[in-house]
Amino acid sequence: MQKRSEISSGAVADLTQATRLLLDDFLPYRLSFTSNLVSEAIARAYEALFGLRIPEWRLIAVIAEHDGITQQAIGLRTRMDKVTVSRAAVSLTERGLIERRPNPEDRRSHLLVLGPTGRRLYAEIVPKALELEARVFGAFTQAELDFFQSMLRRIEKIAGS
Amino acid sequence: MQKRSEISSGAVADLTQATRLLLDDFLPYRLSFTSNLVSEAIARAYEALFGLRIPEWRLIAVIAEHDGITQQAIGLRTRMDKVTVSRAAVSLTERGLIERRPNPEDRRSHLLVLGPTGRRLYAEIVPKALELEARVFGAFTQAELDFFQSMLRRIEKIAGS
DNA sequence: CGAAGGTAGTTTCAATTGATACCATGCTAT
DNA sequence: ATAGCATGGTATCAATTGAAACTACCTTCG
Repeated sequence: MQKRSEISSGAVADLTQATRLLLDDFLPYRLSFTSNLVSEAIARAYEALFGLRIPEWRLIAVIAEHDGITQQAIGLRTRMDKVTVSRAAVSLTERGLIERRPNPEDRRSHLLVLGPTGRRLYAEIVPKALELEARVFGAFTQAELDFFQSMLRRIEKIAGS
Repeated sequence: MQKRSEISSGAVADLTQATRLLLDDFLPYRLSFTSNLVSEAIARAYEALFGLRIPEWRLIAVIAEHDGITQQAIGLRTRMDKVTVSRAAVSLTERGLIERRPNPEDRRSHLLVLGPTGRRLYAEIVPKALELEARVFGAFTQAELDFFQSMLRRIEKIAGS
C-alpha cells in the first residue's frame, strides 16, 4: 500500500498524490475509526454483562475512584455533558447503585457515593473490564502500551486547547 | 501519579490497587476520550469552513479516491451505517457536489462520482484537512506517527473480529 | 441588606443516530 | 420461466444526544 508523505512537509503540492489515499492514512479519521470499533465492542459487553451503558459505567468508575465527587467534577474529568452525567446519576440512583448525599458546602450540588450494592457491582466489573481490555490490547508489549498511552495524552493536550 | 500494573499480568488480584485509578489508564476509555476530542475539533472546522458534516466529508474523500464507488462499498470501507451513507449521498447530490450514475451491472445501486463542483471543493478541502491534521499531529516525529498508525491498525484487526 | 450576575443540576426540545421494515432488483435452482 | 431467497438502497420510527431555557442556590459588591 502506498504511503502518504510526511504530514508537515509540502506534500500538498502534488494534488495527484494527495488525491489518492487521503482518508485511509488521515490520522483523525483513523483514530475515530479505531476508537469506534473498540467502543462498540466494550459497550456491547457492558450492556450484556451488567445492563450498564457507557456513561453509567463511567460514573461508577469515577465515583469508586473519587468518593463523594460532584456531578460537575465528573463532567470536567470525563468531558461528558452535564446532561449525560445527570441522567446517568438519576438512573444509577434509581437502581440503588449510588447515593446522592447533600453537599454541606453547596446545597445546589450532591456528593455522589457508591452504595453497598454499587460497590459490590464495581468489584465484579473491574476484573471483567481488565479482561476486556486485555482481549484488545493483550497482544502488545508493555513498552508499546506505555508509548501508546503517552501519545494519546500528548494528543489530548494539543487538541484540548 | 500511580501507574496501573500490567494488563495481562495478575494485577486484578489486588482489588485495593485496582479500585484506585482504573478509568484514567483504561485504554478503551483513554482512546475514546482522545478520539472524541480530536473529532470534535475537526467536525467544528469542517462545519465552519465548508458546511460539511463528518459523514459528508468522508463520502467526498472516499469518492474522490475511488471514483464510481457504490454506497454499500463505502459503508464497508468506512464502517458507516448504510442509512448514514444514504443520507449523506442524498444531501451531497442535492447540493450538486456528487452525481449518482446508474450502475450498468446492477440496477439497484448507483455509482457515485464527484461532479465538477465537488471536485473543486475537494481540492480546497485537502490542504485544509492536512493543515488541521498537522495542527494536532505536527508535534510528533514521523517515526512516532508511523508507529501510532500501525498500532491503530493492529488494534482494528483485533477489535474488528 | 439586596440586586446583579454566576453556577449546579434538571427539564425541554430539536437534531442525529441506527434498528427495522420495506421496495425494487438481482441471483439460483428447479 | 419462475419461485424463493438475497442484496442495494430508502423510509420510518424509537432511542440517544446536546443546546438552551429554567430553577435553585451561591457570591460579590454597592
